[in-house]
Amino acid sequence: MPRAGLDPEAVVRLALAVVDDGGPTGYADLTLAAIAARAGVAVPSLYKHVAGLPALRRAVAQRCIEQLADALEETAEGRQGADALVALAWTMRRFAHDHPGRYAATQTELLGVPEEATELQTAATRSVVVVARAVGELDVPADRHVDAVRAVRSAVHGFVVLEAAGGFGMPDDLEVSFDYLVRGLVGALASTSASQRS
Amino acid sequence: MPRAGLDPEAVVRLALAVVDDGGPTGYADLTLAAIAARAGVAVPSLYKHVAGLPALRRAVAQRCIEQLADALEETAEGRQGADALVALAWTMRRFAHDHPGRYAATQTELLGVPEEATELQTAATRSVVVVARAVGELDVPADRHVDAVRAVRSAVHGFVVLEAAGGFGMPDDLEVSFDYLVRGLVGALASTSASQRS
DNA sequence: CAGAGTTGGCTAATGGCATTAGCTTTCTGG
DNA sequence: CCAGAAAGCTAATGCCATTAGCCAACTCTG
Repeated sequence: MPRAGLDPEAVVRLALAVVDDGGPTGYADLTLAAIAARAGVAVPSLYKHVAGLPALRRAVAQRCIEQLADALEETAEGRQGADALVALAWTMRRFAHDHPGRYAATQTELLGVPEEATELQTAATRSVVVVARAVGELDVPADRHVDAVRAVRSAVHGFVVLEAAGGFGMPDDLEVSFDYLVRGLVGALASTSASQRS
Repeated sequence: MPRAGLDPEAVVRLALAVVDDGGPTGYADLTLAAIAARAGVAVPSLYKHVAGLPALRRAVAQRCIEQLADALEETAEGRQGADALVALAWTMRRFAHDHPGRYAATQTELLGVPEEATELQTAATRSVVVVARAVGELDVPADRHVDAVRAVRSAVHGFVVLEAAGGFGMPDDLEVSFDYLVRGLVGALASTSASQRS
């Protein structure tokens, strides 16, 4: 019987395929058995390439986080301030639509033992930095900068998560609602200049 | 050997205890084995009272969704408009802090087969209605009402989720950031009166 | 108060999953 | 060509959910 020619990279790629095929719950349903089946290999064979399911999940999450960061950085390219922020928001939402399983992967796995989660944390930082730069180009006071970045991330992430979870029951157009959210948010940030610290 | 005196209600209550003891991942880690251990009963005995793990999870989620709705309704009592909205946001966050496992339960389980998810959907509607009423007391144009409610839910939920997931790396005070988010949001809604439909 | 029937518990068995151990086969480098 | 590393395999273990079938304990009625 010929060999399958697996290696750690190939296993992660197969795992991503499983995630992609699983829709919004693809990451939650990620299983060594599914990967092995797709690879045409017995389950224990995978242990020659990965340390176990938790480690594999972390590797998959890392890829997804980095892919999202790539998309965000590319979006920010050549844009500034409010313009960039709006575009970033839409990129995030598009990513979640195009790769629901991968988006779910970026959410989970953030907490956990410091030794294991550190690489994920730093990978996630890239996305935050992109948003932070755009926020920095608005006239938000310096001592509000972190708050503003958190506000943007919260609003966009919250919308995307609720949308993915089917949390919006009304039939009204979600594109319009998202546009409203993003516009209102960016507008609110722009007018924080003369704000007071609580 | 005396009987344990279980019934469906008792099983759900034990399940909630397991969820509460499990911290943020308490709901994800909810298991029949854990419930049975806590009840001092063999695992299959639980099937005399519940249809299976998925049904139990749904029942637990329902409780949590209703508990949150209760808290929100109580908060809205005697408050109006922006005031109510701010209070509701803080209640949601407090609920997530006080019962992280239960808050997680309110997130999941929303999608799923229509026949099974319907009761959850309607339970979740109660919370949305409370928010919608408060938004209605602001001077948001009628055709923006749904968008505004979605914005509020997104922002608050997003913040709470990111916070719970450890997604905010900066050491800056989260209370302050949440205050900033909520204030900015409500402010933005209030000034939407003369807005344009995209 | 007795016994029938219902009900709630049990053990045993099955199947899916992850993981470990240990064996065998294939590739590769000298 | 052949020795050893690498990559696959089967077997076994353990945890979980679920189903089947058994038995004991309540309950209710005559």
